[in-house]
Amino acid sequence: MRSDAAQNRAKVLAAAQRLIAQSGVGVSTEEIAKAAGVGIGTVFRHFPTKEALVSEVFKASMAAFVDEGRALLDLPDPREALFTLLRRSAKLSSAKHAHAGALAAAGISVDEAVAEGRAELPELLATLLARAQAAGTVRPDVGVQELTALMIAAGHAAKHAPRAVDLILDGLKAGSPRLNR
Amino acid sequence: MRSDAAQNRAKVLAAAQRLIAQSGVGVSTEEIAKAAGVGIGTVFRHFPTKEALVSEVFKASMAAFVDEGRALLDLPDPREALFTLLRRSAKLSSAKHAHAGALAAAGISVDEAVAEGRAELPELLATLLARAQAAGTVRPDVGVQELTALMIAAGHAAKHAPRAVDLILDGLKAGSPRLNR
DNA sequence: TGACAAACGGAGCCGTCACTCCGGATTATC
DNA sequence: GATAATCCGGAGTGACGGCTCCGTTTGTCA
Repeated sequence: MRSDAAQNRAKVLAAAQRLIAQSGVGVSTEEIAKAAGVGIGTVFRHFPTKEALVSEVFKASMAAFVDEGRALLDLPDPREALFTLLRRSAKLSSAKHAHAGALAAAGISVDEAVAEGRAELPELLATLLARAQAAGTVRPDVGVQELTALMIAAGHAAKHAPRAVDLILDGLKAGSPRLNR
Repeated sequence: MRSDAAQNRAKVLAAAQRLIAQSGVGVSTEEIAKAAGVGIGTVFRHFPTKEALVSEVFKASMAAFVDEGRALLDLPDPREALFTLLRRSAKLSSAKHAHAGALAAAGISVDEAVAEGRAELPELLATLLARAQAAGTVRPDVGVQELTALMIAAGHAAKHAPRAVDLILDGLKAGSPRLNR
C-alpha cells in the first residue's frame, strides 16, 4: 500500500468515527468523504461497502471500550468494577443512540455490534461478573447473556432518565428479596 | 367525507399497523398502499405525510395498550399489576418495534408520541406506581420518569434475553439492599 | 337518473444515497 | 528523471422513497 493511501484510509476512518458518534450511522458516505478531505471514490476504494466502514468504526470503538474496561480489573471492589463498566457503556451508547436511528436498510444495528462485536467483550464481562459473584455481592443466578441484555437496555434507559441505570444495577445486587416468582 | 373514503382511510390505517408492527417504520408508503388495496395517492390524501400516518398508527397502538392496561387496576396485588404492564410492554416493543430504532430516522420519537400522543400512559403508570408504593412492595424512590425509561429499556432487554426483564423488575422491588450509593 | 363534487389511481417528479468508472495526478523504483 | 504501478477525485448511474398532479371513476343527492 502506498503511503498516501494508508494516510487517506486513516483520515476516512477518523472522520467516520467522529461523524457517526455525532449523528449516527445515517450520515452519508459523501459527508464522511468531505469531512476527511477526500473524494468519495477514495472511501469506497478503502472500504468496499458502507457497511464495512461502519463495522470497522464500531469494532474500533468497541476495542477501545474493552481496553479501558480491562483496567477495571484492578479495582478492589469487583462489583464496583462491573457496575462501572455498565455505567460507562450506558453513557456511551446513550450518546451514540442520540441521533442514530437503526439503519435497517443497510442491516446495521448498533445493538448487534455491541452484543456480538469482539469476543473480548463477553470475556471481559464474564470475568467481571464471575468475580463479583464470587465475592457474593452480585446475585449468582445471572449469566453473561442476561448481563449483555441489561447493558444494552441500560444504554436506552440512560437516554431517558440517567438514574434508571442505577435502578437496573440495583437489580443485580445480591440479597434482593426475590419474593414471588 | 364520502363513505368509500372513510373505508379506505381505515384500510390504510389497518395495513400500516400490520406492516409497521411486522417490519418497522422502514416500510415504504407504496407497500402500505398495496397491502391496503389502494393507490398511493389515496394514502397521501388521508394522511398528509408519511410521518402523520406513522404517528397515527403509533397513537392507536398506544391507546390500545393503555386500554388493556387499565384492566390491571382490578388486580389485587398492585405490584403485580405494575409488573404485568411492564412485562407486556417489553414483549410488545421487543416484537413490534423489532426495528424501532428507526423511529428516530423517520423523525419520530417515542418520547414525543408518549408525551403528546396520550397523556394517559403516564397517568396509568403513575397510578399503578403509586399504588404499589403505597402497598410498600415497590421502592419509594422511583418516579414515573425513571419508570418510563425502564419500560423502554425492558423492551430492548427482552429482545436479547427475556429473563433480563425480570432482573429489571427485581430492581424495582422494595427492600433491596441499597448498599453503597 | 343525471349531474357534479369528491375520491381514486398510479405514472412521474424530485431528491438522496450507495456505488462505479476512468482520465489524470502521485508515488515508488531504478 | 523516466517509467510504471498505484491511487485519487468526482461526475455519473441506478435504485428507491416521499410526494404531486391530473385524467378517470364513484358516490351522493336532487
